[in-house]
Amino acid sequence: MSWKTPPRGYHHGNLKEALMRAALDLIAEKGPGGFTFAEAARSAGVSPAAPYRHFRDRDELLASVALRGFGQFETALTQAWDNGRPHPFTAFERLGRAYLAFARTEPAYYSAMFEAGVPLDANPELREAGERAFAVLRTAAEALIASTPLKARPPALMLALHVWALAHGIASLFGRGDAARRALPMTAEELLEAGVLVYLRGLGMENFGSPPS
Amino acid sequence: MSWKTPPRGYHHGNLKEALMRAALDLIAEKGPGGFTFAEAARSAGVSPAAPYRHFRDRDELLASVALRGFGQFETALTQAWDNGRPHPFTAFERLGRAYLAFARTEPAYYSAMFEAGVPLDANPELREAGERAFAVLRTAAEALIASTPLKARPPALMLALHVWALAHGIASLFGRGDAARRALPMTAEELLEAGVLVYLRGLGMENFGSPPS
DNA sequence: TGTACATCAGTGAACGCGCGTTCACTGATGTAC
DNA sequence: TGTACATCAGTGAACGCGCGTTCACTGATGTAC
Repeated sequence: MSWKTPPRGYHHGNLKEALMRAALDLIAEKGPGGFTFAEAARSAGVSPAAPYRHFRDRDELLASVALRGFGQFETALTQAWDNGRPHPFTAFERLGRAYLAFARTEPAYYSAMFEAGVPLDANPELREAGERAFAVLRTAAEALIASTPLKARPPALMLALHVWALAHGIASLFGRGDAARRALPMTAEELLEAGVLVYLRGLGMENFGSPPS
Repeated sequence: MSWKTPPRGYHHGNLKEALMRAALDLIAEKGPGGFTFAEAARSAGVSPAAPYRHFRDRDELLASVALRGFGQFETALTQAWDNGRPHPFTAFERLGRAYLAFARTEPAYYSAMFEAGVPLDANPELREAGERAFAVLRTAAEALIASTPLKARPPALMLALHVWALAHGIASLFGRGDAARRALPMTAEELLEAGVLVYLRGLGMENFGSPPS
C-alpha cells in the first residue's frame, strides 16, 4: 500500500518484528507450507542473510509466530470468558464465539499454531503457551459445571476437550472463507453455538443464563 | 525391505500405482507439504521425467491420492454404518469409531483429503467424492433421527455436521500418535464416543440400542 | 508364423529457479574516558 | 564535548542443492497383414 516507504538507514530498527509480520502475511496467503525464509526477508526489504541475526532458521521464526499466536489466543479467550460474568453459561457461549472469531480473523496465527506441524516436543515454551490457552477453556468448563445444579457432574477436562475439538473441527472444516469449503446453511458461529447448546443439554444443563421465556 | 527388487524391464508396468503408493508413504513420513514429485519418482525407482507420463503435475498426483482416499473413506463408513443394523443408535456409534479408525490407520490419506489444501473448486470430481463420503454420515443421521421418538426432530444436516466436526476435531488434535500431541486421559475413540453420546442425549435421544440395564 | 510398423512408457541429460546458508565485509550505534 | 573503539545489524556475493520441467531419444509392446 505505501509506495513511499518510510526512509530507513542501514539498520532496519525493527527487523525481528517486520519478519514476523511478513511471515504472517505469507502464511495467510499461501498456507503454512508455502512460506520461505528468503521471501520473508525480501518482503521485509532486507537481504536474505539478515534474518539470521534474529532467528536461527525458518523453524524458529515459525515457532515464534505460533508462540505469539497462542499468547493472543489466550488473551482473546480470557477476555471473552471474563471470569464467567454475568453467568458462566452465557460467558461460555461467548468463549466459543471468540474461538471461532480468532480462527477467522487471524487465520495465519491459527495455521501456525495448529496446522504448521511445529514440533511441540522440541519446544517446551510453545507447548506451555498452548497449555495456557487450553487452560482458559478448562477453567471455564470447571466454573460452568460448578455453577450448575447437576445430577452427575461430568469431568471438566472432558467437557473442555469436547468443546475444543468441536470448535477446532468447525474452524478447520468451515471456518475460513478463503478456502473453497462446503457451503453451509448457517454460519460457523451458529453451528458451534447450536452444537455446544445441544451438548450442554446432554450433560443436564439448561440455559440458565438466558432470560426466562 | 526387499533388497532384491523384483526384476523389471524397461517398462515399469504399474508405475501409476507405484507413484501413488510412494506419495502415500512420503505424506505419511513428512506431511502433505513435504512430498515432491521428484522424490516419488525416485522411490518408485524411475527417472524424474517418468511421472509425467501419468500425471500432469504434482497437484494431479496429490488429487488422485485424495480421490482414492475419499473412496476408501466412504467404503469404510458405509460398511460401519451397515444400513443402521442392528439399530441406528449402535450403528451410529460404530460409524464414529470407523471415522477415527480411518484417520488413524490411514493418516496419509486423511492428510491428503483434509490437510493438503487441494483446491476443491478446480476439481469437481474430488469434491463429489467428498460429498459422497459426507452423504453416508448424513444418511445415517437421518435414519437415526427417524428411528427415535423425539419431541422435536433436529435437522439431520445439522446433526451430521456436528458429528463430522467433532470427529474431525478429535482426529486432528489427538488422532495421530506420531505427532507429539496432548496426552489424553482416554483414547480418541472413547472421547468421540462420549461426546456423541452426550450430544445425542442433548437432542433427546437415549441409548435405545443398548440392552436395557 | 513372420515381419514391418505404430504406439507406448520409459531414459538421461540439461535448463533455470529459488532456497538455505556461509562469509568477509561495512555502516551505524553506543559507550568509556 | 569530543574522540577512540567495541559492538551490533545489516550487505552482497557466492555456494551447493533439489526441484520441476523439457527434450530428443530408445527399448518394449501390440497389431496389421
